[in-house]
Amino acid sequence: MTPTTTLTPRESTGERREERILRAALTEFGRRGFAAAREGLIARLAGVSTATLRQHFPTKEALFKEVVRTTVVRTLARVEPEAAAGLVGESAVRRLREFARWFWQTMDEPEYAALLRLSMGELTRFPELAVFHAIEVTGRAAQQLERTLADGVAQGEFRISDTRATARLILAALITHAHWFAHPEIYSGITGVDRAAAEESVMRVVVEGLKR
Amino acid sequence: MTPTTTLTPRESTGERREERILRAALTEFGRRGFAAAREGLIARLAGVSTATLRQHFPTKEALFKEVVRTTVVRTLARVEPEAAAGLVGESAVRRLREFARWFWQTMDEPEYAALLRLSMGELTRFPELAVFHAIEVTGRAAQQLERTLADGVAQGEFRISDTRATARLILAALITHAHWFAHPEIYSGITGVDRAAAEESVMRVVVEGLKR
Amino acid sequence: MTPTTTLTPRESTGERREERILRAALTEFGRRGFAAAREGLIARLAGVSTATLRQHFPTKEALFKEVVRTTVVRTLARVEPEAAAGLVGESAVRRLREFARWFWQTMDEPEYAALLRLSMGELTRFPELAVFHAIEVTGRAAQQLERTLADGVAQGEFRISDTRATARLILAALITHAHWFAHPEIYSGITGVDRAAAEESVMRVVVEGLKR
Amino acid sequence: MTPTTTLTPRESTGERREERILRAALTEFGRRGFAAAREGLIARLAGVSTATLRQHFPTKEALFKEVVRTTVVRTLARVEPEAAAGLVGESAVRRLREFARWFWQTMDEPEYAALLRLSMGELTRFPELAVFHAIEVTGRAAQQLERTLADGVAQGEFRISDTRATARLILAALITHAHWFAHPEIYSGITGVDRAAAEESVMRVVVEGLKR
DNA sequence: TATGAATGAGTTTTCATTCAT
DNA sequence: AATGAATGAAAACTCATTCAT
Repeated sequence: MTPTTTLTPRESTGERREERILRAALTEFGRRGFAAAREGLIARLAGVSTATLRQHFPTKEALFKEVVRTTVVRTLARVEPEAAAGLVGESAVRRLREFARWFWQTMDEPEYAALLRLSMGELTRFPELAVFHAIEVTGRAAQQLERTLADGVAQGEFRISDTRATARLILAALITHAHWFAHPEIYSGITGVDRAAAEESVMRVVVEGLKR
Repeated sequence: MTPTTTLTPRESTGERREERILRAALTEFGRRGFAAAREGLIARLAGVSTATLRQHFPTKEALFKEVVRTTVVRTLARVEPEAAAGLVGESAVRRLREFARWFWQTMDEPEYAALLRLSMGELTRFPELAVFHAIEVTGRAAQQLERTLADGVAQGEFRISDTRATARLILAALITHAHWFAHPEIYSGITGVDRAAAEESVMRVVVEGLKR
Repeated sequence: MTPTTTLTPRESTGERREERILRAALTEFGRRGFAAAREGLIARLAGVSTATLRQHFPTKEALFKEVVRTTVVRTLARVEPEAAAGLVGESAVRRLREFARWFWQTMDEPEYAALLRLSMGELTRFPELAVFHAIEVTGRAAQQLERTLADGVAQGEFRISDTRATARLILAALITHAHWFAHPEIYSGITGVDRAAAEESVMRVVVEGLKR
Repeated sequence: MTPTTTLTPRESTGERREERILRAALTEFGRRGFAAAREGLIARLAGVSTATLRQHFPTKEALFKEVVRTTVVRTLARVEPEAAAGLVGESAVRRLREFARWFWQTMDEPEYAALLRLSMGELTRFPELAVFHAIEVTGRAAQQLERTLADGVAQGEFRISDTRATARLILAALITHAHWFAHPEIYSGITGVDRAAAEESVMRVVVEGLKR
């Protein structure tokens, strides 16, 4: 059962384990929310006893906070490089579409989908985390979007009187769409069944509104 | 001692009570979500015993569903008249702004704020309700918005290639903003502290994108 | 199983139950001390579920405090009348011996034996209770003893320079003896196996020391 | 780095460690009693891991027993020399006062205070230890006291009909006073706030009762 | 021998639900 | 119909003890 690789013992127990617990916890918290999530299940998912879980995270709340923090940080690690990725110099429209695609694709991964759900549903009860998420994730995304828009204006692609508000507007729309896309069984009545088409239409409308 | 109103006994006990319970339940569910909400607290808020609560609603889940259903229905009752309200013939921009104002104002009332929160956070676990809410509330709002946009196009105010997608986009943006506005302590970093200004800038951007 | 007597339902449930719980709790706390006592056992002893126990006493600590308070109060109810009991006018020696006999007899009852044990072993961790016990039980006993000694002096039976200190001394000796008597299997090496003789010798020494 | 003392390695690791553990354990057991004491804390106090603690003492109970045994033995080591200390030939009153002073002073040291507390509160659940303590500590103290009294009688200082019972009586009083003195915040209502005065008055009363 | 990490076996606590009046 | 009281079932949490290195 235990692999015979050259992993050092330390890795196979300590950090490996916390990693597994956090992953399991994100799944469970994302699925049921903080209150309904059962630590017993998280432990089983992670392949440890509940006592072990408790030794690593002193309370359910501490575990939750750590899960969110970790996931946010991991999200950031993705945001930044992606942002930098060789699109500088590209047309702003192209970068805008790229951003949306990246955003939705990210939100599709169970991990970030869970984070999104928590950030809307539960974080109200964990204000510091909510602020952390709002600033570090939402805020950064908004800034990046704004930069793209400003570049678009500078390049003569867009005519926008208020890039900040426009970035916010677009991001807000993307967020709700991410939620809708994440639950097609519920929202297909709104978005239609063809997601690709839905994505395309959103971006077309956005671009239509930005261009002249 | 006996009230001298013309209320029938039925109303003064039965329905009155259920009404109070549902209101209390919406508050509590909205505050903590389904799992963490405590029926004992709901009962106390409503001024009845938990046994009484149970007699009216056979399970916690049934109570929750009824709460959502009732609130949705009440929301609808507001949507339609408001929609009809003498704005036909007005400029589409005016109606659009009116819609946004009405939407945010509605979402500000604790009752609908709670519904919004539940529709994002909990309804995933109550699919039928979620679908109900998506169709009856979100869907209708989208339709109404679309009608306004179409009228705007017809009146030559807007140039929009896809009114449906545009309506969805705007609604999506309004929804996220409603969430942001509902928690200024968390999102003021994004929206700024002046809510009126934030609202205005959103609508200006929207109109800017729709007009030619 | 349920008796068919004329007990009102209220009595057979509410107050009766708390009474039974408190009695069971005193037994268990007295036997094992606060930390080792198990509420599950208390509940079983009292013939209720642990949930019921919890409904009546919100925490283990609250239960403990109530147990001590109740027992102290019940002890007081015994001290006073007993004190008053028709010994006024009797010889002080007689009353002194009576006091000792009453004290030890009381301490023999499992209930008060438990209280004594708790007052020495656990109350350090519950300071308010300890103070309460020290003042209401020990303090009162000391006062009563002092009164008897003073009367003895007034009646010319005793020659005592400091009745207060003397009362304290005697009470202190009685308390330790109560502890010894309560555990003959441990302390018979000190007190001897014949308790009656031990009691008698203690009192003889006391009287010898007081008289001239 | 390596100490230059002549300590053998054995002493510097093994015994040193056990010693530290036992000391820490006495503190913790004394503070909270057997059941509530946490080995984790003992280990931390002693500067070792819980696993190490366990390696030295196979169970919590074994640790506790060893703690008590060790402390009792150490107490004895103090009793005897002190007893022998050049007071032979002194006045019995003097020796009596000396005994009391020594007793209370000893009981004041955290170490013995803890032992006293345990001997009253917990030892009931550890009968062999209780007997051991009763015989080796209490019993010896009683014997020594009795010897002093007998000497006093022989020297014509005291008139006592039953030196054994009298010794027991005095010792019993001293024990309870030690408990009272150990917790002035609880018992100052009984003993008064001036401890020196309280001690003095006790001994004056004792001597008054013994003399003629 | 020492220890970081894991866990079994328990404990208190919570709460929706039921019952008897 | 309303409710005070009781409880089953489940949850989080604790800690002495064990294991692997």
